[in-house]
Amino acid sequence: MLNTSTREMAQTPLGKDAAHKHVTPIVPVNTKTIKVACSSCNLRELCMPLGLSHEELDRIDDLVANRRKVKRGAPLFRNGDRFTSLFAIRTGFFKTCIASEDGRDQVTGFQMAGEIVGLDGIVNDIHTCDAIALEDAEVCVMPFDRIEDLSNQIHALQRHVHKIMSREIVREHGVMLLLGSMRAEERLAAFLLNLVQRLHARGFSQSELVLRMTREEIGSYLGLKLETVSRTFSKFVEEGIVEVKQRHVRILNTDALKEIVNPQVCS
Amino acid sequence: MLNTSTREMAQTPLGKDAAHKHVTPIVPVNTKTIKVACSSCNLRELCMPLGLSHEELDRIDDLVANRRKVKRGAPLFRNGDRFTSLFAIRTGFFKTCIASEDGRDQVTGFQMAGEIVGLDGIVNDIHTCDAIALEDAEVCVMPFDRIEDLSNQIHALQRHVHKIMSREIVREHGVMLLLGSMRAEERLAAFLLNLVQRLHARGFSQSELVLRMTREEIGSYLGLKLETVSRTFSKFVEEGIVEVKQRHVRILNTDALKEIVNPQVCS
DNA sequence: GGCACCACTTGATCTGCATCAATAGTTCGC
DNA sequence: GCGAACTATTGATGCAGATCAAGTGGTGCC
Repeated sequence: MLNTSTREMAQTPLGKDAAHKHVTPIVPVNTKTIKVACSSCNLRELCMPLGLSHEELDRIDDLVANRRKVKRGAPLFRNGDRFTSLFAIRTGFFKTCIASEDGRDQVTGFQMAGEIVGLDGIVNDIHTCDAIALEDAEVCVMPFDRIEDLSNQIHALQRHVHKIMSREIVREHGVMLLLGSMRAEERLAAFLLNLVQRLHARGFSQSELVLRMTREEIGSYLGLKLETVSRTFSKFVEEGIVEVKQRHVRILNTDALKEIVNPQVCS
Repeated sequence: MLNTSTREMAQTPLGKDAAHKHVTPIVPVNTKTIKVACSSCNLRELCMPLGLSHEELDRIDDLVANRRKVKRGAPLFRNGDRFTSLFAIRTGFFKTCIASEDGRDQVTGFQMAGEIVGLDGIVNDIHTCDAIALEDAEVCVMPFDRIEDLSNQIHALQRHVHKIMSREIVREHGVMLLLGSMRAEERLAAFLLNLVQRLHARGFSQSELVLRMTREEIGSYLGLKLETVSRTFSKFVEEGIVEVKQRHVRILNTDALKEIVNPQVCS
């Protein structure tokens, strides 16, 4: 059984990974006293280009105007807000969602530390979705005009910006495949595998995770109703593929999940 | 009834629009003899930034290495191809699609003249989808390293590249909303409105269009089976909203389509 | 010009997921 | 510590769209 006491541990870097270069625990930072500096940030390798010179790294520090804390449930920005900056997530977890005029809601993504939000605002200088913190969070505010200026001077930064946007486009292609052609089990399996893979890249467990979102938010993202999400979780539990205790999920059989997403026709 | 003889006319700029600045008919160009020149291209206002100086316009001409013709059914690029260039569509019509390993296929978009394809390749220097011509087409080949070089020098070009990528991200958000929360009728109505709006921006009719793709391709894009697409067309015809004769569609009641996509709860 | 193939339509039936509903567990504010 | 509100589970039922199937019309190739 999942031990409830592991809750706070579940998304803390594991001991065996502690030596891993990415996973040094993030200490709380007092924005007022400590200088913002990408060059000394633990997440640098996730959100900044690699292979910069010392001098370039120093200039990159200027990208971040300031940091901003966002309380759980609060918006980082909302549909209709003027776009000025991209945000790099330092800590916490966000969802982005759009609403159609008649009130339907669609979660378009979940974002975690090291990921960039706000790209939707570039095209018309207006945000077209809401970014809501699913847990208390802190972001680096990067004014987009500074990004554009600096990427004229630092070629690697320009490349990096292009790659980040392209990556988002490719990610959304994957979501379209999921929404357009997969069944409920396949969608949930793909979702879990994606989450755990991203968490693992940040030094967390490959098999254990804490969902920061409700069943309804998962359902919205996956194009399913919350009841279907719940039932599908239950089905996975029955089949011994995962253990689920509320938002704590332990994956017992990763291969089974992969098999569900991608049935091996010829094996 | 739709008159079959209008077929070839349906997507030719209409007489009443002929004075419109965007719609001068595109004359066939012999790549070998005529210099490629964005500065004199009819589609400039669709795919290039506005407000450039003369000198900047001249340099932009260098963006296009050459033109390339693509026969109907042939790929412009394929999943796995090395990424080197973005492509601006001069004439013709494309679909982009991704395939999951087990053979499922998802159309991720349809692209027409003035639109840019290939953005998916930037992140890993490899294309992750197929771009297939749905009719004989011609594209401008724009090597991406030239784009990056030149956008360092021409600020408006840099902005433009960012906006194009952001626009694609926002477009995909809309598709996710469609796939995640709309019913078949809503999806098809939204699809038709989107197509006709883009065609209208290019000087074509607001009410008449020729579908360049099969029912199956529409279905793949919309997350529906081809039979459902066909039935939904028939339903619209019964209701007097559209006339359909094969791939020729005339929209009789645009407001009805809008109402289907966005039911006015409070009217 | 004839035949083969493909695209499309339409009908009958099936099914996966939505919907409706009841209940229980969890969290949070006072 | 208790009640209210939120979140999740589970069951019963309904329906939109998938699937299976048959037939038609259009297109293109020899």
